[in-house]
Amino acid sequence: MPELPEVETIARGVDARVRGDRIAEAWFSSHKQPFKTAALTQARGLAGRTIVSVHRTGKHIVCELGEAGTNETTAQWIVHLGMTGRLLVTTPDGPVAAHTHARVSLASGREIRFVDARRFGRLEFRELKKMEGFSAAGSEPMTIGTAEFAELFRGRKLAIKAALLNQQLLSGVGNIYADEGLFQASIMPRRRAGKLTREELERLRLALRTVLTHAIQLGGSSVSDYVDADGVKGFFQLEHCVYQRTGLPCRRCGTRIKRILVAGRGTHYCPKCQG
DNA sequence: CATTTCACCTGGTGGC
DNA sequence: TGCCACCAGGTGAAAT
Repeated sequence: MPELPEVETIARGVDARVRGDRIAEAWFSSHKQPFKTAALTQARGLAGRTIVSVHRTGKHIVCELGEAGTNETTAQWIVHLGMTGRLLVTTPDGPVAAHTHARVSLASGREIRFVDARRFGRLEFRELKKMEGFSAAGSEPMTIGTAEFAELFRGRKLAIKAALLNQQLLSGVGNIYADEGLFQASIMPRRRAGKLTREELERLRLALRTVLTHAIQLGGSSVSDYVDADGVKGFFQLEHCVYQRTGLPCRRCGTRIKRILVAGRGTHYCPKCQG
């Protein structure tokens, strides 16, 4: 599943290839599901605009769009990959994959494609006018400080794993990195968020930062069908300590990794290291 | 308000 | 070999 490291990898790849390019025209599929903004509105909004830059906020890829000749952002195209979404930069003559929902052709001859079998992804177009730009609801796990991090969980009764997945609190952490971060911090996923000690919270904050940074360096985790903007897989799945390692020996102590359900999500942990 | 559950989707898997 | 029930999980709406 695309989470912060995967989305960051894709955003960087797309930015490197299309920054400064001009959108010639855009085509969208006729499904209703992946479109937060009506397809026609998006097609009209994108056409003719310049791509100022592409970056990540939480799990969202934000394309800053402007007018020819200026660097000012006048609109944004926001892509959320959901579970199976892919954002690819290709040539227009390549075969069109099944479940392609958007094709954005550029003046350079390149084409941006959004492919999403499950259609859990979201495509949104925003005119900025006097409105402020898009910002994710939760805090950025890569840069959040000690006090602010602790404050997110104070008094909360839900499981820490569930709290980490809540994008209103932290944005960018999904099932993989919640499990990996909790393992790295030696915290049992079912612990009540509000009951964690100051030391445990700080361990968790640093563990998340470490795991996410390492994952970005390796181009993300390719489980299910994640690939970057060039269609290339990441390598962080090879470094996973617990995620999808049910029954395998813990890399730290050899105990078999267990899988339980927390907040309706498959959750992997080491009963000894995180006991 | 906080928290939990469910619907949205399709491809892959395992059982028969 | 083929069929089908079931599972995966990000998110937002509905329920508790």
